[in-house]
Amino acid sequence: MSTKAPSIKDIAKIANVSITTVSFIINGKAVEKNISTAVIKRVEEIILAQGYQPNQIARSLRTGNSKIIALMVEDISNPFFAGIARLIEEKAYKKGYKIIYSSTESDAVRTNELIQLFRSRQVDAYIISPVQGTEKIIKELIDEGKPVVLFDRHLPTISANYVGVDHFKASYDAIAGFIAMNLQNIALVTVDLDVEQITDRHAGYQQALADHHITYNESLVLKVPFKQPRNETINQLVELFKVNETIDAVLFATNYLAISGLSALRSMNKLVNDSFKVIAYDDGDVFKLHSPQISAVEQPLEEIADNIIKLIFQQLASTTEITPEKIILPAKLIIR
Amino acid sequence: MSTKAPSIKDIAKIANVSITTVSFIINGKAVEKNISTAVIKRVEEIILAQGYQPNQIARSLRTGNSKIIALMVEDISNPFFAGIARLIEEKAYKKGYKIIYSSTESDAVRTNELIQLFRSRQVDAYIISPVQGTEKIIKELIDEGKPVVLFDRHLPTISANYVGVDHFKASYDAIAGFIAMNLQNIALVTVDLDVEQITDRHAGYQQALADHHITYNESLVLKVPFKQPRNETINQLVELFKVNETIDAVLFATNYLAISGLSALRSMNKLVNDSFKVIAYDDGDVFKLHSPQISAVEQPLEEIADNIIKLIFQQLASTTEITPEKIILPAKLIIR
DNA sequence: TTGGTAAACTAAATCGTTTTACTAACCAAA
DNA sequence: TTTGGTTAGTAAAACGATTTAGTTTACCAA
Repeated sequence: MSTKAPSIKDIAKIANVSITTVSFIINGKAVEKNISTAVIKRVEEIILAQGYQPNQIARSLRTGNSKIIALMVEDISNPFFAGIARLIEEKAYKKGYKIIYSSTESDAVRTNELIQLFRSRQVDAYIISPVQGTEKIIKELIDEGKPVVLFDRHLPTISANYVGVDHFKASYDAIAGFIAMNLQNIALVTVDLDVEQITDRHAGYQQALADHHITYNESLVLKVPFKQPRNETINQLVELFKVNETIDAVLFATNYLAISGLSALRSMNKLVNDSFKVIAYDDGDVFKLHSPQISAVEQPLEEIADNIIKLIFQQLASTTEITPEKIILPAKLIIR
Repeated sequence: MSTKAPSIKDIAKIANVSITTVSFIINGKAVEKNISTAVIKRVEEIILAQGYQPNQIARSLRTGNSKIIALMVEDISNPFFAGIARLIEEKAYKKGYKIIYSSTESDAVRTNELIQLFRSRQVDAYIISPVQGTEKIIKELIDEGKPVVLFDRHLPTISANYVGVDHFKASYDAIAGFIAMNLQNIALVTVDLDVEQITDRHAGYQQALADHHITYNESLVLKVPFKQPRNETINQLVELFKVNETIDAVLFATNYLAISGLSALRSMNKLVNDSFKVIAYDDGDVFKLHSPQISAVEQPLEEIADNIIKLIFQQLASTTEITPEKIILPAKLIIR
């Protein structure tokens, strides 16, 4: 049983100075506060020798901040979010911040609970891919002066920093691409969530059809229930492709739907080729290594992460309120 | 600018009782401490009305625990770890614990730093996929009485709870499977990390060859540098396959190596078929949807997560020291 | 009447920091 | 001999909880 970690008090006692003095030294205020170099040196040596680390909890209690940033996404095991998480973690770490993350499952109640929890932990800043029904509490965070950056999804009624991707355009371009290849019976497989980045993809699909004088056909749009197990989704997709034999192109609105889609096609022995094209949302190894390779809409992970971090630290640094920025990045259509 | 969150003091004042009383009520000790039901009811109502949430930081400072569990893995964006993270998060959340995670990048210095940091945050428990060079600090954690569960990787010199997979056997079986199919020139693509779960895979490969009287051929074993960019790995693999034309089977020791491998094969127009078989470590959509489908060693994610959480809460609950358990789970060889 | 006990509550110490508002010593200038 | 300005430090309050060790009142039995 090792001895407990030393506290600032222990250091002060050993150095025969006051706690205050030690605190000034730890926080680099020694010179400004007229502590003699001799004392500084002595204390620093003792700190090193004792392996003293200031207790962050006590610090947080006193200062009101925690050096923790919360990251809230739908599902951390989704490669898109896991990738973002990794990049953000990396950048935050360099500035002395830790990330505490949570999967919201796109559930407003759960998200509310989580934010309450983070709040009671004095979390310094929030990076959120939000769901509808969380507007109130997010507004409260902003009012409290906490830095908040929304990403991926956007809450129209909230004026907050936002980093997103132009899904309408990405989806529009994908469909326009299909049409240019002379494909006419284009299906959209999407999810039944009422969140902006999903509805935008739908809207882009519709607009592209309209602009090219193709009638919108409701039966070619499949809205998969969000929490449905994968097997059932695959069955639904098989059904869709069987019933609508004329389908010659499909846009999948999320990466996991595309994966279900490819599974469905495989089970039907239906090939992806020039008379049956597929575009997936969010690129990934699955699509690159598929035979034939699958075209995809690629979101710029690194840029998204960069901008999020930039906005967070911008807010963390400034005391005055800053007018929220909305950064919309272009997605990249990768035709394979 | 909303008013600040109410503190226990505010609640006490409004209810016209002492802080102590409020504290007892919050912590469910009211009955035990003989607080009258009338007071309990009144205080609870005020708490609700004020939206009071106890400050976790203050709580942590006083009680010495934080309701936070640290999860340290090599890279959170690796699907294996992201999957584990998700499952653990879910289970921990149900018990009122949050997860704070970090990617160690298999770097001992960084891991040490991170543990120091977590320690100063009074993190309650640690789930670690460790690297060599972290034995000392992990031992310290254990001595301090902090629950620690190692997983994925194991530190032979440390007696700690461990949840792992029998990589030796998985690898052995994979190779034995190849041999049973009459494949003889079997390559191993692995990573140059000196961690147990990687060296075990190598050992399993060697043993299987030996048991079947196939001479171990050094030139068929490629050890890819850990932090090497993917492109270079692909080049190395192309080289390997070109130089050793007789190779008729490959075991990839990690999921990302398998992905590089498939990319390499694709770039060479070399097909996976009966005279060139591939097995990947860690199953994933990429392998399921590849044409032809790729065989894989599947680690039982859910079981791993279950056992980790079980061990953590077992330790969190008991005050007395418990003798560490080592749980080795079997991997599943999925032949496709 | 006394004393013991149970019921209902509370004052104050404590956790480990940061920070504000001092003090004490010294020296130079008026 | 004051006055005032540095220099080098420190005492104590505060952050918001938990918890120990009480206190007070009421009630009841002997």
